Amino acid sequence: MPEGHTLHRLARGLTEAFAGREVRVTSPQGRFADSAAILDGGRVEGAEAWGKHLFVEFAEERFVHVHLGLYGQFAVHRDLSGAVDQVPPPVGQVRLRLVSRDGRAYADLRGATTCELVTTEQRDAVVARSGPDPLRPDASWEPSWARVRRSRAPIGGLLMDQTVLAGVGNVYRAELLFRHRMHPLRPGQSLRVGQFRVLWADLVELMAEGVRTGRIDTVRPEHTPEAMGRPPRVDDHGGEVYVYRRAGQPCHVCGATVRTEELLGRNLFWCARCQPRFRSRAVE
DNA sequence: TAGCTATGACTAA
DNA sequence: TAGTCCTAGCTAT
Repeated sequence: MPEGHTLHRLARGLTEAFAGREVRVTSPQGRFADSAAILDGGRVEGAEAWGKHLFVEFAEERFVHVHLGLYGQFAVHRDLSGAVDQVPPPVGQVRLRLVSRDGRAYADLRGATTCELVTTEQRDAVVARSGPDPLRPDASWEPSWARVRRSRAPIGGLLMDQTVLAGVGNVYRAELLFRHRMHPLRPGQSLRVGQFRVLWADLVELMAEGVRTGRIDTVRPEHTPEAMGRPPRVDDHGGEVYVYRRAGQPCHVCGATVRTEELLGRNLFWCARCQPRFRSRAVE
């Protein structure tokens, strides 16, 4: 399930599998059929991610813009022998299928909230609407900070606002705030610049690790299951976390109960003891 | 078979 | 803020 690290990892995988190759483009489900017909037989130049948006570039400045939404997936299969029978028939609702002409790779897109053929201008417009992406090497923390410092909105909401900062989802939000002992409802404008820079730097490191491993692991070495002698986390995304989806369970660090509350339709998770509610500086 | 849930984001009011 | 859309897997009936 997709936060920014998933999309960057995917962009890399698609580039390795298809860049410079001619591909068969189809839409077994039919909902991308017209665009697929336009792209079919064309050459893939590469793929790149900006936040949670993915762009697969074809020759002649044509892009497939993909947003996976809550449960989309883009499965890339590569290093195949090239035998035709290694590419199985599509299963389920496959919106987009790419098969390299040489038969060495294929990829199936399912469940995406967006899959559309766009021009360079349209691609640029999506990027322009997005905040800086911590996973892009040229990203700067300053535009994000300019938004956060002016806002009375809670930092928990600002971190997920893709126009403030691109690529953070619910897991990284919850975990980043825990790691910095920050209450999710703390107003953006109450942060100091130094605090935000530390948050940003940590996010860059955590998400880069996510790209490397394909999972979200946020616990520090001293809090791993091995270090603490506790059972490892068992659930659908595999990583070791402090608070995400652990409501009602004891905090790994202090033992207090992990809390949850809805903010803007999404679940917050935090430890009330490790992340005390912020009070204005006058009474701090 | 129906209902619910989920790491997201859009639109209308 | 509520409603809607995208899909698959799990649980309840």
